[in-house]
Amino acid sequence: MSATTTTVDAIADCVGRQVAIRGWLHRQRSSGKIHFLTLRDGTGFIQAVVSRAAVGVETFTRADHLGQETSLIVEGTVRKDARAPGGYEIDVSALEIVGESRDYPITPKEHGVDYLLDRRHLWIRSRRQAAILRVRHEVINGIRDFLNDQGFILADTPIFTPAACEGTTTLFAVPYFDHATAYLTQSGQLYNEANAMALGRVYCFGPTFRAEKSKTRRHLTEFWMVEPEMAYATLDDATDLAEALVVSIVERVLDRRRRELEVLERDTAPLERVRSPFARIAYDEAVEILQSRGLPFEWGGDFGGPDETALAEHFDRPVAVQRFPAAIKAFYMKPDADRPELSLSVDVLAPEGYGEIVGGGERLDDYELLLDRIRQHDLPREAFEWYLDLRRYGSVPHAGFGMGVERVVAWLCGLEHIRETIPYPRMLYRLTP
RNA sequence: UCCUCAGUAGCUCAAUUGGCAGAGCAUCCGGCUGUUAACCGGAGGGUUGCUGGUUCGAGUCCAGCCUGAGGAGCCA
Repeated sequence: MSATTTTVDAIADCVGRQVAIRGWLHRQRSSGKIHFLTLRDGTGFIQAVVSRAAVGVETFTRADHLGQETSLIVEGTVRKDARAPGGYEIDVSALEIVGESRDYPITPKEHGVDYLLDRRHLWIRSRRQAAILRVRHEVINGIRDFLNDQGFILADTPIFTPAACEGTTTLFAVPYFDHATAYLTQSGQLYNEANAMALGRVYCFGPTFRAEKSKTRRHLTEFWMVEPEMAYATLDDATDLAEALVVSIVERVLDRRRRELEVLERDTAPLERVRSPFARIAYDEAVEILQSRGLPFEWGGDFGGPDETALAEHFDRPVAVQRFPAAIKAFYMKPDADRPELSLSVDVLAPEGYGEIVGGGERLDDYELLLDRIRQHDLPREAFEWYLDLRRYGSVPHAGFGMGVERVVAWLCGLEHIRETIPYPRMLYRLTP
């Protein structure tokens, strides 16, 4: 066998050579004495041309009855051809069927959402879904590389957490042997602060869980979040970092995943505009903008989906909103020294209606103030003794944020719904496959 | 939990005022040497989400339920 096994993404370097491609049959068109097989191998798609004259009657007949998603190995010569989708094709000399496929349920025609989600394990084979998952991969690696290059240490925080820190309504409870109840983490925030005191600049990156009965295009019950935290850092330091991180991810995806964005028919013009500096506005200004646009928004409230969209429309790139009312933010947010009713918090809103992608700020570093807050929020002090230790033993100003991976991917890909950004979405009424 | 919409062939949908259950794709058979979701001819394929009601007659009207979608609330 003179054929060299290769992959579709390397096909341009194989012109004129005999190669073998191992993949699956994506689509087939036949025309009498010639078959066009579109193969996919995980790295891309390529057209294989099977002519009766070249392969003989026996192989040719076999190639006429292949079901969609049949796994097969084709051997043949690579040729550049403008008529082929992708620009290259393989003149097949031999064909081996590895695994048959009959009545593949996802046909080239349209399907409904429920039908596709029930077959998510197959749906991810489609060109569009595979493109989204490649962008997701790029986003995740972009985040890791950026933070690692900036001197951040990955320090994982637990997924099983002990007490219900802020009420149990939005936490998933799981039996922990026969002596306790554990809750699936909603955020690594508190542990991150301890890690930052140990290592300076840290991040955690993993799945988080929210038992909110949200049924919208922006919510999953299980999603991935990256949370950097920095010792000796302020609100503006956290905002700077969030801005640089977002810019870096967008640049990287535009640089390395342009082909996927084309498959997704994503207009990249709005992404090209994502450069520093982002607009930074105060919550007070955001309220004015919303009211000037005629939205019934009152000072003190948190932004809903339509509010975030309206705000983002005001800017040509992501916008950072700072200093939200303390009452609508977490107990551990540090108050503004000049206006204690405000917190040193920041949200970054993505353009085009994709909403909040980053939320964070400066943390409360004073022991007495933190203790007050814990009492005000009716939280069990015992559960927070370890957290209070961080203020007993060398407390420093520190800040950080969380960024939701799926919302970023949905934005970059221009998706209607966040459910396509993760291989197996978990939603209010979706636990399978 | 609430509001709105939907459920008919494997899939996506149509079915006039309550009057014979239909099409495209998929599948199977046949044809075609440059197709791009190929095309052309033929065949098979139905508990109209479930339960009950009104009616000579219900996919269609009524009641309840189930499932899903979009949104609201909720969302460190």
